[in-house]
Amino acid sequence: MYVDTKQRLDTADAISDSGFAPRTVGRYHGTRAPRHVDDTAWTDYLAAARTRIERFDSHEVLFHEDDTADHLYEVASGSIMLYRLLADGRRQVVDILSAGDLFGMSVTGVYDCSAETLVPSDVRVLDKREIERSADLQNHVNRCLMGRIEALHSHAVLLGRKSAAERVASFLMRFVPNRGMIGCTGPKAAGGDDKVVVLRMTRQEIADYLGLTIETVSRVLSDLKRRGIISIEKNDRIRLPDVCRVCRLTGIH
Amino acid sequence: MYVDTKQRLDTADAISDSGFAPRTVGRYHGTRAPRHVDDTAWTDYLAAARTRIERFDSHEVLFHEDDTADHLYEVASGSIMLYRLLADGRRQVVDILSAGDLFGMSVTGVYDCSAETLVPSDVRVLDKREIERSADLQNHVNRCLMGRIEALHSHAVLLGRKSAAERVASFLMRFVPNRGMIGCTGPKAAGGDDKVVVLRMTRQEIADYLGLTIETVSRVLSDLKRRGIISIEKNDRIRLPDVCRVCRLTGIH
DNA sequence: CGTAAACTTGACGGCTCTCAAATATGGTGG
DNA sequence: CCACCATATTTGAGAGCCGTCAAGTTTACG
Repeated sequence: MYVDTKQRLDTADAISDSGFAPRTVGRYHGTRAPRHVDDTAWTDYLAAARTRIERFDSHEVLFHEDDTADHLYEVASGSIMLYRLLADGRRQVVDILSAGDLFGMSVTGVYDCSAETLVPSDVRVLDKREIERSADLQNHVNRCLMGRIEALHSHAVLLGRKSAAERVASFLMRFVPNRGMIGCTGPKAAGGDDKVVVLRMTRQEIADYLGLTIETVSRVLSDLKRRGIISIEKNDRIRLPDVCRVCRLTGIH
Repeated sequence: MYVDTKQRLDTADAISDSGFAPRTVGRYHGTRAPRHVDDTAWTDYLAAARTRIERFDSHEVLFHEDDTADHLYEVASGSIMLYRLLADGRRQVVDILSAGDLFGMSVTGVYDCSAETLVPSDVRVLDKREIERSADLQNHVNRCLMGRIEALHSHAVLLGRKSAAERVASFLMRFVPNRGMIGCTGPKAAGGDDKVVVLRMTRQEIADYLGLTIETVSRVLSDLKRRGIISIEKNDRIRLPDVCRVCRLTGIH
């Protein structure tokens, strides 16, 4: 029988190499080296609290799994991935956050996953005790948490029940607002139904998010290209000439 | 090639049959038929709000995906599963809740998944507007939501990166408190390290939770039995003669 | 222009799914 | 209490999707 399956690295080496993150060694440009930016431009809900904004480069780690959780974060711009690692190096990206999303909440006092920027990002940082002071802020946090839960439910369906092709199609649809979900506007009556999506993620990150390997992600994309469903303008710029067609491949309908 | 993969039902029939829930037809003893029980015995946090407790039988549906979300629920006793369905009948159980857990929160105003009892359960029901009234209650809701998010993160790792054997082992460890997670007490010094777990779920429900098929779940359990790692006393009563041994199969260590 | 990293492609194997049948379990009525 | 039936579970055989390993090829960047 085979002992530990899926997406593991050539264990001992890579682990001792960087301490984590299989096959991604070298993309970690040092951790926690933000430049202080400013204290203005607060959002509505966070206006009452004392906050600061920190700017991070691409692929910087904000915190690691098991670090003590003393801060709460809000994505001001850019995008952040949350991931967990198994002891043998398998990685699962559990969530991808964009502007307005909160993260860093913890019941245990310790972060349950690591947070890393996918692109240069501005992140608002506040002390976690701040939220207890304002009812409005608590309410806002609440709504954000519910939103994350719904996203995680969708992701569980994707990981548990969708084929590789369906996962990739669902992933592409993430970048098309108001399509493929409730309240889908459908293809615009006049004109075509095409859309260019910019992934801003490596194949490894996509694979780790979708519970696949980079080879499978690559093969599915090549297949979609061959069938004329997408065209790859740049590695992370993908044109969907017919959004509806992609949507029908997600497994949702 | 096979068209739509994984865990689908013999489509047209079963769908038109009950409207949902593949292979589970007949376990739905009618929906929304709770008996009113009492209004006392409130928990600390919900004491301030006007609530009622409803009692449900095993496998009753509390609400369906897409129902308008006007209530908030708390499990008082028993256990509830939340699941989503794909159009072709594939089901994914996204969460399993027990006493103290909240559910039914929604940002969209519509439930994002269905809720069904696994065993006879008491459920506290409150109007969702109630939570906005009390800061303490909001804080409590917050903590519950964070707990769900951490559980969903774990589940994403399981669904995305674990083998069938690891999933089943992880599932069994759910029923052993304070083991296999942070703060694991380890095997008690004196005496053995055995434990009897009562699943109170069908193989289909376990499979739909773990992102597997019923047959795979069964095969893994048979294999664990053959290797002496578990013994099956009844279909849903499983003895773990060596908890640590099961824990080492979860893929976490 | 040269090197390293990222990505693609191919060959192959295996874990898990599908389909099918046998066995066990649980509830019901005689 | 026991035969009988429907349902749940187990087991078997075979297939296929996707992972692994190992090249190529392209891209990125100094």
